[in-house]
Amino acid sequence: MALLSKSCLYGLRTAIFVAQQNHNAFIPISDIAKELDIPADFLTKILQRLTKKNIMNSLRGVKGGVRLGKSPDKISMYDIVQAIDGETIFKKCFLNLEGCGEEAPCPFHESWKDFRTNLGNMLKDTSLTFLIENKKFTRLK
Amino acid sequence: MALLSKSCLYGLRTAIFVAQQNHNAFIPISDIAKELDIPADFLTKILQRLTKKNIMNSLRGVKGGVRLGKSPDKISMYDIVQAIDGETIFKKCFLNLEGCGEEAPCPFHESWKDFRTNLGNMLKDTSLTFLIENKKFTRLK
DNA sequence: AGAATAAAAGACTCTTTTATCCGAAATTAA
DNA sequence: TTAATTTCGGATAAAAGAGTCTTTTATTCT
Ligand code: SF4
Ligand code: SF4
Repeated sequence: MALLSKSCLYGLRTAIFVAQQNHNAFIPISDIAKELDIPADFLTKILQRLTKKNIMNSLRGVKGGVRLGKSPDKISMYDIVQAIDGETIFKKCFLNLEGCGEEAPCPFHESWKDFRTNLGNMLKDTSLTFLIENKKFTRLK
Repeated sequence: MALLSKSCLYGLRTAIFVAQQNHNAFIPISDIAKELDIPADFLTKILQRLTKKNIMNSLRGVKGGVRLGKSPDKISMYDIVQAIDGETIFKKCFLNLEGCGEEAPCPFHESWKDFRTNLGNMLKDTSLTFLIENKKFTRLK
């Protein structure tokens, strides 16, 4: 078990990679896939979830590909995770129970709530700009 | 995507449930399964991973079933998660990359490391005894 | 207009996780 | 010793996630 799905990791790595390139040009998904060692067709599907949310921007045809949909300091890890894996990580009870809590919380309820909130905030506070500062991602595959 | 696998959640809920019962008696897995609304045969398999680590104790035959393998204050959530889902959650990079970090960490490396450590500590510090204090788990299914 | 390129869309396969089934071994009770 | 019960262990099936392939649509260049 992992916190984030494989799709989500692919999405994050791609976003970081794209943020490191020239912002105006579209980069073919096949190039990214080769560079990051990710199955190209699969990556295409994943990135569609990012383009739908305007995190990325895509263009078909000869000079096509993907690029960031907005400035990298306006894109957080939270945005990407939410777009691909959804929000359940940030919202669900640690036992996946429904309906309990709040009225009659178990002893772990508050700790867990804090933990989720921290996770969410940490990801919200981490923008692509922050991640690529000093070109620190030498090894992205 | 979830932090913990379904198997792991089943295991945790079962451990909490069993901790709430009389500690000396064996409880048939089928009873637990019915009570918590978990597939019985599947639960049997999951609990084997806990008995192997002596978190639970099992007995076949007429008065058989499972019970805690040690006192509930010696069993932490960490123990259970580790037994069922393993330790990768507590150890892996947020991008699942190998080999990087330490020598040339990315800007997120430390934050993530802290986060994982916190998660581990939080689960280590949460014993079954703590969880069942005041019989707060009214709703466990 | 036509050829080439690249993402979108959908069907399909492979793998892992979750769930079911069944015979064997252990334990209890009569 | 026999019958009943309950976990164990292995095989199989169903569901979900990951990955592949093929066709369609949009875009560029000649
Ligand atoms: S009270 Fe406990 S079991 Fe209920 S939602 Fe909160 S954390 Fe989950
Ligand atoms: S440096 Fe960043 S990418 Fe590398 S292991 Fe640490 S968190 Fe992961």
